[in-house]
Amino acid sequence: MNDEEQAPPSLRIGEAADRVGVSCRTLRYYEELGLLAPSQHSAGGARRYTEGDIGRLVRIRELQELLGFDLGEIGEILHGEDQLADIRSQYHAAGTKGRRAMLERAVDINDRLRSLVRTKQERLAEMMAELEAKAQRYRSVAAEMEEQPGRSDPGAGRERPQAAPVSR
Amino acid sequence: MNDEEQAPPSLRIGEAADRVGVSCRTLRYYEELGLLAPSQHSAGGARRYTEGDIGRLVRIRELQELLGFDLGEIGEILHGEDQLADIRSQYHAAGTKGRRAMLERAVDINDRLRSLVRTKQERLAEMMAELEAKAQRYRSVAAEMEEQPGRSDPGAGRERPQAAPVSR
DNA sequence: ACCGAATCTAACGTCGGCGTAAACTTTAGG
DNA sequence: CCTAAAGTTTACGCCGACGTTAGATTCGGT
Repeated sequence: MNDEEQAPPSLRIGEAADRVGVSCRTLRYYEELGLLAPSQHSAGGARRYTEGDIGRLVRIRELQELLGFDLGEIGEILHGEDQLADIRSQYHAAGTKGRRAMLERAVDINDRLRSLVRTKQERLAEMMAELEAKAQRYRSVAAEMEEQPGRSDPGAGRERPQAAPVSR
Repeated sequence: MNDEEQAPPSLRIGEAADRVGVSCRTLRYYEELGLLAPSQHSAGGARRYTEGDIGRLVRIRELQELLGFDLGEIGEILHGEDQLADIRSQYHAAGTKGRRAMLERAVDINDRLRSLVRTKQERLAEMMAELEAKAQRYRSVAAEMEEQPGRSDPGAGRERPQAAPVSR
C-alpha cells in the first residue's frame, strides 16, 4: 500500500559539494583532517552525505569564512561539541564527573564563540559607520560636480564652499 | 623662546609594527606589494611611519581579517580610493570626465563594501542566534544535572522531563 | 667617536588549503 | 551486460602570506 521510501536521500560527493559551493577535493580533505566524515557509504564504498552532514559542512564553512578560524581550530571546536552530543546517546560513556566536565567544556567553547562573534559584530558596525560617512562625503562631492560643469583648470575655485575633503 | 618641536613624531618600523600587532616583515611585504609606503624616510633611508600610515595599515588589516579579502583585492580597493583622494590635491590631473569616472569608481567600491559588510552582519546575527539557542540548551542540561546528582548508570531516567536534546 | 640595538636588502624556507593528474573502480541508465 | 559519468586513492604541485637567516648599514645615547 505504501511504496513511498522514507529513506533520507543521501547525497553523492559531487552533489554535496555543489550544495555548499566547494569542491570534492575539499570534502575529502576535511574528512582526512577528521572534520567531516560522511555518515553513510554505498555498497562499493562511495561517500554518501546526509542532510546532517551538509549542516555540519555549512557550519565548518561559516567558522572558516565568517570567523576566520583555520581548520585545526575548527576541528577542536567541533570535537568539543561532538563529545557533548555523545553524552546524550551514550549514557554510560562517562561518569557524572566526566559529563559535567564535557558540558563545561562545551559551554566554554560556546561562550568564547559568542564573545568572538560579538566583538566581530562591533568592529563591523564601526566599519559600516565609516563606510557610510565616506559615502556621504562622496555624495557631496558629486553634488559639487553637478553645479560646476566643465571646470578643469587649476588655480581656480580655491575659496568656494569647500566641499568636504574626500580622503580619510 | 619656543623650543617645542611640533613635528609629528613618525614611528620606526618596529614601533609601527607593534602598534598594530604585526611583524616588521609584514610591513615590508605590504610595501613590496604597493599597499603601504611609509610617507617619510630617515636620512639613512630607514622607514618612518606617520599616524596616517598607521591608519592605512589598520585599514588593511581590517579588510583582511574582518572581511577576508586577500592582499591583491585590498590593493585594488585602496588604489581606487587613493585615486579619488588625488582629485582634491591635483585639480589639474584629470579632466572633468576623468574625475567623474574616478568618483564613480570610488562610489562603486564603497557600495560593494557596504553591501558585503551588511550581508556579513546578517550572517553573523544568524550565527549568534544559533549560539545563544545552544547556550540555552546547555543551561537546561546543566539544570537537569543539578537536580539529579550522582546518576551515572544506563537504563535509568528514560521517561523523565526529557531535557532538550543537546546537539544541533 | 663608539657601540649595542634596530633596520636594511636579498634570498630561501614554510605551511595551510586546497588543485591537479593518473590509474583504477562504482554507479546507474539503456 | 555495457558504458559513460562520477567516485576513489595516491601523490605531487601551487600560491599566498609571511618567517627566518645572513651580512651589511644606521640610529641614538654616552
